[in-house]
Amino acid sequence: MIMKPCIMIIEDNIYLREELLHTFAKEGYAVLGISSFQSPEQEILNAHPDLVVLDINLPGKSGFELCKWLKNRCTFPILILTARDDLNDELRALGLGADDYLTKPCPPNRLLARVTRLLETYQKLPSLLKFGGLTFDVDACRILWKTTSLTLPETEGRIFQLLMEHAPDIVSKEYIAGNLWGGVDYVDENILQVNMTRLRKNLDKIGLKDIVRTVRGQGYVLCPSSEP
Amino acid sequence: MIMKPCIMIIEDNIYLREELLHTFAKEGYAVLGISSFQSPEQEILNAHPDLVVLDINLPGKSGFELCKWLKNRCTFPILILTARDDLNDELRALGLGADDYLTKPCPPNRLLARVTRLLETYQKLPSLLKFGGLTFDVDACRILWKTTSLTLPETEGRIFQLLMEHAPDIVSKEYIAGNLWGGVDYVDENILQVNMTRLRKNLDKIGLKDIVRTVRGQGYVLCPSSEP
DNA sequence: TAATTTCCTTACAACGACTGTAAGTGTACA
DNA sequence: TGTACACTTACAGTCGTTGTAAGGAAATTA
Repeated sequence: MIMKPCIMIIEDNIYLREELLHTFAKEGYAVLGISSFQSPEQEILNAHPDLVVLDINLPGKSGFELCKWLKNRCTFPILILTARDDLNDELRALGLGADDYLTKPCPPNRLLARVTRLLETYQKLPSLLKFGGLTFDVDACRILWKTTSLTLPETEGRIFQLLMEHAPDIVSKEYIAGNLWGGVDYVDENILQVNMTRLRKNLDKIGLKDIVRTVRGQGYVLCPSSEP
Repeated sequence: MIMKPCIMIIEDNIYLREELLHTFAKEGYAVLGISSFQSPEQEILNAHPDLVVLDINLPGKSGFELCKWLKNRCTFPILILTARDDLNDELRALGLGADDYLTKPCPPNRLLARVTRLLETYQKLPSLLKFGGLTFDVDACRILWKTTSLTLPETEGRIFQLLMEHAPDIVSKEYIAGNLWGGVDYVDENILQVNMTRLRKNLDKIGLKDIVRTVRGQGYVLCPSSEP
């Protein structure tokens, strides 16, 4: 069965939010509404949506700030939906990386068509993981950092993928081993360490020293030297 | 030196066309205006633009038809720019694969911002070659056809790439050999034939029999059984 | 029809990348 | 100082890729 994409609505007006949720739900999308504006960044990050519909006038951080912050860390499309029918706002939003800019009131058909277009376009993009200034192309097993790049062998790539997906949390050895070698009959505790050495040696090639840290007794964790 | 993207303007009103060309040229883009509406498809195909700005009301084929035709064969973004401020037209255009829909008159800043956004998004897409229902991902050396896909080894991939790039024209053996083995000292006439056999055998795996035809004394050519 | 040119096919071997095994070394912590 | 945990290096097997060699098939021409 094909999982429908998940749309997340960042809008403080509860009536409008519910209306938007309903509009998308009716079309078969999975939907999520922001629940509070305490720390919208974390809430969005944790939700892993496929697309975000974002208002500009929000309590706390503005939509502009949110848009910029998210575009530096995530790979989903952002559609701005706002009452501010102002060319300067639109230019600013697009400049910050927003993928579309629509003004309220907006016919549901129009919104749906734009969202569909964005989802179709983004589906063709390579699946990227972002964290701490690093980008990892899962399909190509390729790390992008600053102006350099590095292609990893399959095994090392899958380990690095797990570290990226769970960063900044610690990933246990058991979890990695289970994920790579079926977990059933643990080939050997050592093989993971060997691949860790290989991964670190490769990362060192492009200047990424000490990115993979060992937490004794617990596992490994990704520790970028500088946030983006 | 970095080559600026090329914008192509498909607009029959010569004054508006010149104005648009000027707008983009001033920003440093390479620009091209459609010269006639005899066979716009061929003119656009030959130009290999990075983005197309397309009007709806055109002599001959409508912008809708053009948009649909192009989206089935090309990979550049299409921005519709029309005087028809009609939601149904917009929905239709987006449904046909258009990437954006703007209405005239449109502030140059707005147009430029939208174009920039589309170019940035499309730059992240894998570089795809399309011909006759086939798609070839150059970076991944991967053929996509209907619901199947096939990853080729480097050498076969480069041969297939040359065939795709020049289709539906014949590609000479000398050209391929020159492109792959430096052309200087022709490793061996035979090695190309060996790789052709391998390529054909691989294509056969996903049901693409007789796609690569031999033209005796001239070279090879791509011959898809059915147009898309 | 026979000869010649052009193209195709198969088998083989060399090479390199990747990966797990084994054995020994280093390091933190009680 | 001892023990558990983690790291490193060398080695060998496997697999995919690629060019070489040799012979066969098909089309063209005399």
